[in-house]
Amino acid sequence: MKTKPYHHGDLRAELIRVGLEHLARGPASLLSLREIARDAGVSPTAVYRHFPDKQALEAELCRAGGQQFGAAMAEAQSKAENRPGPRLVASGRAYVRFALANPSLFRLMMTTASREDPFTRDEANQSSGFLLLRRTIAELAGPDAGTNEQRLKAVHAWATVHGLAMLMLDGQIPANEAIIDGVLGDNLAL
Amino acid sequence: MKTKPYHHGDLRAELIRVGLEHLARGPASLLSLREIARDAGVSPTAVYRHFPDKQALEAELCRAGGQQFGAAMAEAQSKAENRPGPRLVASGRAYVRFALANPSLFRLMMTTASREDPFTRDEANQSSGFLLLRRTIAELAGPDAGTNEQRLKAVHAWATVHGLAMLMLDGQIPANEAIIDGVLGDNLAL
DNA sequence: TGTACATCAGTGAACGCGCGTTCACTGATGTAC
DNA sequence: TGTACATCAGTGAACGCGCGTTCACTGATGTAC
Repeated sequence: MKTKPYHHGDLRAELIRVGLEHLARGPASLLSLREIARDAGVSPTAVYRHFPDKQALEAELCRAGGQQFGAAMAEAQSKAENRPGPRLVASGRAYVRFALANPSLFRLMMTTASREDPFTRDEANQSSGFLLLRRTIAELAGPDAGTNEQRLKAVHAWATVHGLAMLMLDGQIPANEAIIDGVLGDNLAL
Repeated sequence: MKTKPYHHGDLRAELIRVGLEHLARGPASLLSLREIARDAGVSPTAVYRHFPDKQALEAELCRAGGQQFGAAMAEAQSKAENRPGPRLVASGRAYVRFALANPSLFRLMMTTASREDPFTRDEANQSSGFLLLRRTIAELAGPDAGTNEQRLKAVHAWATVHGLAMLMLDGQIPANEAIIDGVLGDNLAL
């Protein structure tokens, strides 16, 4: 008893799980609604019971990714020495590591974010990882937060970790722990 | 006289021209061999007289992009004050500006590079812009070039400009000249 | 406790689409005699 | 100078593909009486 008609359990959650699994294996450009449905053991049509269209499914994958990202960042920070400098470095390292561990998901999160309503105030959303990074950067500033100079420093730090992540994802530089540590450790302390 | 059968002029060059035009207008993921052929006023099949397949056409677009990129970098450097610091900043600015001016081409160059034979020694190839940046960074080092520390500084600078470019392309931060100048001017001088 | 019924998560067939690529071909060109 | 011919850049029809999405439907569920 308690069995649902054809599918058992929460199909919506299962579709997201399978979707993330696919992103872990291949590029986001090959992410296919039909294939996700197939792997979830369900007809393509069934997806439309849970998401209005493919784009909505992708948005949900980004949301899930954002949560994972935020959790990874938070954990890294909690393990770091409780001073702004080390915390920032720990955040940066977590940022790059997450990107390397989830290449397609990370890319999807990045490119999808720009398609969304830019002034969406749903902070639990896909950008929670970025917000965490920004908050950490803001902490570093102390009283002069909000200064123009401070904002530039924040962007600089973000650009550095993001660039490091992207160059490694694109195979332009080796995805090497020593390089990550070298760049972040020596240079990121503002 | 001198007219070719159906098409007039160098179709190969025309296809590349049209391809770059398409990249200037839309994302690389929507780049279609058929559409390029259509806009070149030629049947899809004709493309195969000049390129073995679509991937080869794309590679050629990247090569063309690499040349434009390199030229932009070189010009920016030639206009800069002839000291390592200002030249590096000028390079970085040109790097970001090229990315902003050619979003899809820049992305294609980045993601395609990793698919190629990594130890290809064709330096006139798609990475000429990167080589120029790296060379400039190397100049900065002077006698201690090749040091581990020097290499890290180079990666750091590259990551910063690249990250800045990507964040702006993805709409994560405003594509703002003031931000570019602020980040590069204050922080990039190693 | 038994029965009629609304709900709604699933089904499978079908749609139109544009893609990259292959095929056998055509017909203008320039060249060798 | 005229003619036979090889070359080869183009043609248009067709291939199989997988995609996202729509459609009318089915049948198990839980609920109201």
